[in-house]
Amino acid sequence: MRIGELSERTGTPRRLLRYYEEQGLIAAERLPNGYREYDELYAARVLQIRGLLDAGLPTRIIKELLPCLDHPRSGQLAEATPEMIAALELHRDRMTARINCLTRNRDAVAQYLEAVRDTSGGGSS
Amino acid sequence: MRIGELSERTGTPRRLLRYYEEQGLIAAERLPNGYREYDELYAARVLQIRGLLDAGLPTRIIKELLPCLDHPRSGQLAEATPEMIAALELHRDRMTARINCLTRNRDAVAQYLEAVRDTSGGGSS
DNA sequence: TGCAACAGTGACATCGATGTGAGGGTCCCG
DNA sequence: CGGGACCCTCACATCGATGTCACTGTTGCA
Repeated sequence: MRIGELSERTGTPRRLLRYYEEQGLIAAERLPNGYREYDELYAARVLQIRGLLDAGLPTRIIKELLPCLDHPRSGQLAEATPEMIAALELHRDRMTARINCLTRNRDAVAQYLEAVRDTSGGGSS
Repeated sequence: MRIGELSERTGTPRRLLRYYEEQGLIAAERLPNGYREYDELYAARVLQIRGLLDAGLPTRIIKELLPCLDHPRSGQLAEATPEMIAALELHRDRMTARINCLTRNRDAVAQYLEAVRDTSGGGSS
C-alpha cells in the first residue's frame, strides 16, 4: 500500500510516517515513480510505534527495541552484543518502573472515581 | 526546606521545580526574603510528578490528576463536576491503555532477553 | 568588609514530536 | 489535454520539557 492508505489505516499523518522512516523506525520500498510502498505488516508496526511513543519512549529507544520485538521467536537473535543486551535490560527495567508508576496512579484515580461514585448519587454504568 | 534541598532530595534541577510551580503542579510558601519554602511532603510529590512526566503524561494532565491523588481518602471529594469526572475516567482509561502497551512490549523485550540468555552461554545474575 | 553559596527573575537555546506550506512531479479520468 | 488526487522533498513553525546564562538580592562566615 502507499502512504495514504497506511496513514488512514493507522490514523497517523503522512508527515509522521516519513518522520518515522527518517528516524529508522520503518522502511519503505520505492515504486519506480518514487512513491513509498509499504508491506501489509507495517500497519501493525506503526500502531506499535505510536503506542510506545504515546507511552513516553523516544524514537531513539524504540528503534533499539523494535528489532527484538520483531522476531519474538524467529530464531535470529545471534547478533546481540553484550552492550545491546545491557541496554535492553536497562530499557526493560525502566519500562517496568514506568508501568508501576502508571499503575499506582491509575489505581489512585480509579479509587477516587469509585469513592465519588459511592458518595454522590449511585450511578450505574 | 528551600529549593536547593528539595532539588537535591528529588534529583530535580531547580529550574524544573520553578517550572512545575509555574505550571501549577506545586506551590511554595515564600519566606520574607522571597525564597521559596517547601513543606516536607513536596519531596514525594515532586517524585510523583517526575514519574508521571517520565511515563509520558504532560503537565497539563498531571495537574488534573494531582488533586485526586492527594486526598486518597481525605473525604474532600465533593467538588467534582460531571465534566471533571468524565475527564478523569478518560485519563484512567488512557493510562490503562498505556500500561497495557508498555507491558506487552516490556514482556516482549524480557522474552527476547531470556531467549538470548538460553541460547548463548548460560549466564547467572 | 568581602567573598562564597544560595536564592530570585527573565530571556534565549535546545531537542523531540508534530503541524504546515511551498513548489513540483505522477496518475487517472473525463 | 486538463484537472484533481496523490505523491515527493525541503524548510520553517510550534509546543512542551529542559538547559543555560545573565543579572540581582540575601545570607553567613572569615
